Amino acid sequence: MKVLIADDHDLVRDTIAAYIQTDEGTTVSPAANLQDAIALISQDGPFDLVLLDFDMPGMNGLAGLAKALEANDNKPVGIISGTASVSVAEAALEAGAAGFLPKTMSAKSLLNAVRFMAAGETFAPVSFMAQRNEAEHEFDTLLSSREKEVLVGLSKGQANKEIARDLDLREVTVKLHVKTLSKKLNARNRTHAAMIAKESGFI
Amino acid sequence: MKVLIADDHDLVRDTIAAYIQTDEGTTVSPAANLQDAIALISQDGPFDLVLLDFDMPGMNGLAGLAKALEANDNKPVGIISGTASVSVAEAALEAGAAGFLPKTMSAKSLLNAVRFMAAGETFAPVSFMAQRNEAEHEFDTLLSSREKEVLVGLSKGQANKEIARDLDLREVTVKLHVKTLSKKLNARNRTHAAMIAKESGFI
DNA sequence: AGGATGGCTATACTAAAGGATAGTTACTGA
DNA sequence: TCAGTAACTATCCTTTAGTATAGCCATCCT
Repeated sequence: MKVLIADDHDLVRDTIAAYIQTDEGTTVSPAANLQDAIALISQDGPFDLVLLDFDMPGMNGLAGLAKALEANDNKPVGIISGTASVSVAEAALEAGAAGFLPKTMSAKSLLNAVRFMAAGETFAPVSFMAQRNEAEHEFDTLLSSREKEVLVGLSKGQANKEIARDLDLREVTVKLHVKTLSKKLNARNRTHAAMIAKESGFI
Repeated sequence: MKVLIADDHDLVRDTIAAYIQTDEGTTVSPAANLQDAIALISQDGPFDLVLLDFDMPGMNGLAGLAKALEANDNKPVGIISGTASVSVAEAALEAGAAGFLPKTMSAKSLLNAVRFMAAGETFAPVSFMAQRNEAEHEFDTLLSSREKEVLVGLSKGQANKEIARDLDLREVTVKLHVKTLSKKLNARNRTHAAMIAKESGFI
């Protein structure tokens, strides 16, 4: 099995490469940036799996992924990242990535993930993807605590009056919160605000 | 590595067992129902991985999963199914399953998935879990085509007037559709209906 | 032909949402 | 202590949503 790994951090790249190479019959080619990776792909033909660091020179977000996919004859190309968020991972998979590997994953899992992707499956660690529930709520800073409580009520389809009762407020106050919260979220009304909250994984 | 596979279909169980056994150092114990599986687990100590058929006698939905997890000392227990839906798979993972294997997956992927789960990772085929986007829209039959168009507008936070303009209808007609569609979805109002549509993956 | 059905429209009404302005309380930081 | 700010409330008003009832028209079914 032929694998290419591209990462600008030498230590990271070489240790991962060595580890993957412990799998019998697997050869790993290293590259330090996207240009080198593309060149290697063109030269040594399509790889069974190409792994790209998301934060590497030349990547330009997911633009590099598309280039690599094209160069590799649409064979599996996966993304590695130590910093990227869940939404980036989702976007990568949407854009045709064979998988997404956070650098926090265990070495043993990495080996399995590599086999997986090389076999044509799509891989993403469920535990990582499930983070959407806790993390990444810019909402947490953007909205006040009251506004967030009201937003939860909105998402349940509650009327202002009901929300007011639940939070022990007057109805007008809830209206005010709905108005300001909608403004902050660039929502045109309560329904839109609820949808934005849902889409962002806040709910 | 010790694996237990429990499935009431003999052919399925035995072929899968044989295939997994081709992996060196792996022994597979078969069981035909949940009771036998639990007995085997108690007798032969915890397994590195237990695979349970979702539709097998004794399972009672996800109740069997909890029993098996307890018996196996909380070591990995995965669910196999040929019929279960994405929502069942999600519920299983939520309930602590080590993974979800649709019977439509390839044998090679199965082997990787087994290694994965035995290593303590959580597994679910992304391609299967992503089905929610196309399938499972009971909405398609439940709602009329007009109602679905209106529902899309709702999800964008549009006012009845705007929806009416876009669909070249009168505002009252849109109101009617919103009302009937909300009734069909058991939604209490437009916001709730939009949220239900979003949650069900309709949007 | 008759009847059921689905989609559309009209009128009329009540309830709720949305918006503006102004004022109270309480807490925080210079 | 004073200014600023966040959360809350009040009053007033306009717009929109939601409900009900009734009628029109085309289609599909038997």
